[in-house]
Amino acid sequence: MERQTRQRAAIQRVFDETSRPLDPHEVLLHAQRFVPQLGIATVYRALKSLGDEGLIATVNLPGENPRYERANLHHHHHFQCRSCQRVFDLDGCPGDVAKLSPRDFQSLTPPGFTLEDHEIILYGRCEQCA
Amino acid sequence: MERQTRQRAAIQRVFDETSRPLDPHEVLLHAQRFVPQLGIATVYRALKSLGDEGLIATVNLPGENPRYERANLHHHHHFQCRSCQRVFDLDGCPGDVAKLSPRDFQSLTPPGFTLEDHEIILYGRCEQCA
DNA sequence: ATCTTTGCAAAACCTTTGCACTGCG
DNA sequence: CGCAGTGCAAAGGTTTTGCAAAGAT
Repeated sequence: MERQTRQRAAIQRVFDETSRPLDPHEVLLHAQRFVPQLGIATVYRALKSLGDEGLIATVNLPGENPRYERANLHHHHHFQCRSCQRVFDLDGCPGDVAKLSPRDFQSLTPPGFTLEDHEIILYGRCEQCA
Repeated sequence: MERQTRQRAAIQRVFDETSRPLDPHEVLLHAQRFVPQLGIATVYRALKSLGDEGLIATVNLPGENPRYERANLHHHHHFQCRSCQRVFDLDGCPGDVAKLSPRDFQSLTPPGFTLEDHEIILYGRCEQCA
């Protein structure tokens, strides 16, 4: 049902060539190297469709517009540079590393609440901005 | 320089009476019980000003528009209900509870990166939606 | 030939800003 | 009275949508 178009191919190629989460405008700019007349609406539609297919994942950080990255089955979190605002993948989950068990999180939830998931974001300076 | 107006008083009162983070529209609706003709622009300006004065804090969750709550000096994180989308304060930091040290987070940052801070958000179901 | 996808422009949200008016100090 | 604060409406930024034209199968 998903037709193969130059636009979709260009957008997928951008994700294949980039390991860092990108926002829609960045996707547009990179993909326009392959399809110059590409429009932003097509980018948004492709992001939604690629997301539905599980090929890309949404990276939502507090106070930031959504970014997107190639789907990565590993459980991982993100690091945002406070200088350049770029976002980078982390290799693992701090909870895992510290032997955090679900009970450790559960113990914080108010009585009667059910814990299902957690999100962790680290902040600091990336190598280039250090 | 901050003048005492009915509008500001109404907005502050909303925060004094609510423990849960509120978004600007919720603040408007609640404050309009005291000042019916209150406008949304005034809410945004008051939120900024109250934030600058340290009386309220911004609560940014991934993929959500900003919410605001009365400033709380305790280090704490938030819980979002996946059913009603409301946000609740947690009493402590999971990192503290689990004896997570800064080194545990630092060990995850890529070489050359500097870690400055972290954010943790828990997700699940609140008591009413359980 | 059919039916999805695209590009453009308009619309929908959320937030900010310009400006004349209100009202605090 | 002087100026900060307010309300409205317009403007900005991001994302979504309507629609006619282009293009994939």
